[in-house]
Amino acid sequence: MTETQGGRERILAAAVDRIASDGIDGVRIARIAMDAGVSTALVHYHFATREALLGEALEYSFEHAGDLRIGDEGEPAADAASHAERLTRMVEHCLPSSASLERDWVLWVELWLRAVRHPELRPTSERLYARMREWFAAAISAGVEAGEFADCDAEAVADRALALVDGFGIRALLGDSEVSLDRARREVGGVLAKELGIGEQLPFPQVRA
Amino acid sequence: MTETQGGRERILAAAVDRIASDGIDGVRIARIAMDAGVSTALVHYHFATREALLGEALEYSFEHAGDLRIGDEGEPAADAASHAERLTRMVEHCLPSSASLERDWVLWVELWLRAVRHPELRPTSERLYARMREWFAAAISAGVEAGEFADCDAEAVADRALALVDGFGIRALLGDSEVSLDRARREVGGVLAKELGIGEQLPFPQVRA
DNA sequence: TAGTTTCTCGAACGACGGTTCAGTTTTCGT
DNA sequence: ACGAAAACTGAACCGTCGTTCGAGAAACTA
Repeated sequence: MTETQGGRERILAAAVDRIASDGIDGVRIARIAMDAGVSTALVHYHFATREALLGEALEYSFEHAGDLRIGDEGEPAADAASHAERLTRMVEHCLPSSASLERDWVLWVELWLRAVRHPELRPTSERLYARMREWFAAAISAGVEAGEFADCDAEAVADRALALVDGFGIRALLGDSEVSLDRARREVGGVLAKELGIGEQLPFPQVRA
Repeated sequence: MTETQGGRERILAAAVDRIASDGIDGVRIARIAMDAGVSTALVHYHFATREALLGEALEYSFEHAGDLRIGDEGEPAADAASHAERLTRMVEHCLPSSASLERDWVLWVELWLRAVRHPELRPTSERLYARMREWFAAAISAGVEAGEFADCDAEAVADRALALVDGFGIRALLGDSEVSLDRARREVGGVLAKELGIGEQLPFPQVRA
């Protein structure tokens, strides 16, 4: 499926990687072309302008890759033993807890910044947040209906969880000495556990003392 | 004090404004020079390289302007009637609730993104978070000691508050239709009020039904 | 196989912008 | 007032891209 795609797709993938590593403004199309193993002219054959390429690349990365496809097909948290464990894995998956997730985080912040100045990108970011919210809200509702979680406004709790993930995640991403990845887990997990009435903490394997 | 500063200072101020409006990568020194009313050559007389100028400009904006000097001298929340009201004003001051605060937010996100790739900026962002944390923690501790707030770990609550401010603030900044500025206030205020045992909500004037 | 469309390339064009330089004005200590 | 250091300027330099162009391979149709 995502194998040796010739041309267009290959270029888009290379563009996404370059955006993540060099920044959306630091990207040179010569570099993208080199990464994709094609000429710069070919890039302009497929994409009218640099701006258009970068725009499509951002859409591509958030539509096709990143946090979200997980919620659809892959669903790494589906085989969890409990709703609490499922939620725990979801939180873990939303924090910058691996190299590939850090990459997604960088792209995410890149999108934030660009959307501030380019309003046409705001629907993209809003759609992403909406999906995340639904993903979390569904997991929470399932837990509530199963009697595992206390009754609550699932969507409100989901938004709160996302805000905490963003707020602590960004500091973890920046390597803030006060907010390690583990601290971020504990903070988000602690609030969530209390709101859902399942004790003091979510069952992170890494956090267990 | 900050009046007709000739030269260097003027250039730095212009640079900060340009960074906020055009983005750190979109800044052209010709434009900065024009804004400051000087020649591009003068810019290079004061700053060896573009990179150096932008670096100093970022430091300058976070040291000299922005959220933080407030905590020291100006302290707009000092004359509050209660500790709750003081805290409320502080939260309001940390959300993108005015044009000038939106500008600070953009600079802030710009710093995040740059710090991810330029580790030498991380101490700057860490210092900023540390000051915010102390600012909030002090206000919370004061309220606790006065018997107005419930007993709690002031620093932990402060970090939680900052995370919520970041998480909801960024969505408000992006104009997310699910997270208006008012929603952000209510969410942060609600969590804080509960943690401090002062009812359901902080006394935001705008939020009062 | 001939013709047409799609895809791909190397090379060059042109603009933008950071940087440099040589010289002029201003500031300031004595 | 004068000489030197600091502040400042206009103009040119030059490297780095985005973009364009003309032509060649490959694929697809008839």
